[in-house]
Amino acid sequence: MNIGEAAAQSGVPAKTIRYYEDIGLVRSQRLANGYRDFGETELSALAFVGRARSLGFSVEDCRTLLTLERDTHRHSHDVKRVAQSHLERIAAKIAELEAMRGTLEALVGRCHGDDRPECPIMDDLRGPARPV
Amino acid sequence: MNIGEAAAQSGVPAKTIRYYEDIGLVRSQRLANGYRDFGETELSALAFVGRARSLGFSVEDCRTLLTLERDTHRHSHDVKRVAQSHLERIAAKIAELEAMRGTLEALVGRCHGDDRPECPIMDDLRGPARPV
DNA sequence: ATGGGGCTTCCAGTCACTGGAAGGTCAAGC
DNA sequence: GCTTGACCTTCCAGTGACTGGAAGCCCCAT
Repeated sequence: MNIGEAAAQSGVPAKTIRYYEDIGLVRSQRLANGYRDFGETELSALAFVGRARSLGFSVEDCRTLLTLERDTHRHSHDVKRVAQSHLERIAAKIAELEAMRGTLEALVGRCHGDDRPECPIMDDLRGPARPV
Repeated sequence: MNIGEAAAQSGVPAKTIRYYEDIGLVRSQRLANGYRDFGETELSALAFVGRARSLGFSVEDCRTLLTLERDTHRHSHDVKRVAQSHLERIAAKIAELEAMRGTLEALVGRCHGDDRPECPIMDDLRGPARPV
């Protein structure tokens, strides 16, 4: 299967597949003409990475998870640990974004949004008075 | 005021201040010895950018906001529009992260986390069966 | 033989910094 | 006057995870 087909089957763009190969995350065979050739093994690794990435795992996490996936003697707590620390990063990011959203919503709500220059958003950005 | 003092006063790291100057976001005077020299005007622009960045505004948004800040004839609806579209990006990001968190929490909750290889997290990443 | 789509590599750009090297400047202390 | 150390300067490279584009080969159908 060439890269276009592998991209279609796995949902990972061809360009991204080449990038993953570059950084040694996935592999592929080569045909005599130099084209990449993906078999079932390569394809499922690719789809695995695609799903892990869609859950927000970093490429390095994907590398770890792929290794664990190939290790039939793995311990599920190793997998769980990776997932949990990823979960913590996500939770922290959400908290950070929600704090921003809270502040911004309050400011936007107080801004008249008319053609006058007065604006509580500007006041906030200018002034040193925002309760953190 | 030299860059170290400006960094301390504005909360923006010296390295970042230089970067902002590089990309034309803020300016500074120079002393005879080549050192940057920050006055009240430069300092407040710097602090303004620092606060806007801490609310998650992009550097380009900061540029727009700084221009609006300097324009005494600005319309508050222009400010509001920038803030609102930023708010939408934040809300979208939060939604995306919360979806990830939901899936991950369910998977982590079902993983025993022991020394056996069986793992619902792996099953999910491997299999094509995740309800989106 | 020609056209169009695929494939290849490599380079550059994204965003917002951040680290580090190499070197100039300044004030204090001896 | 000299050293020391803390500043400051510029420039280059790296981060993460791609993505766009150029230049050029390959294959198949007409």
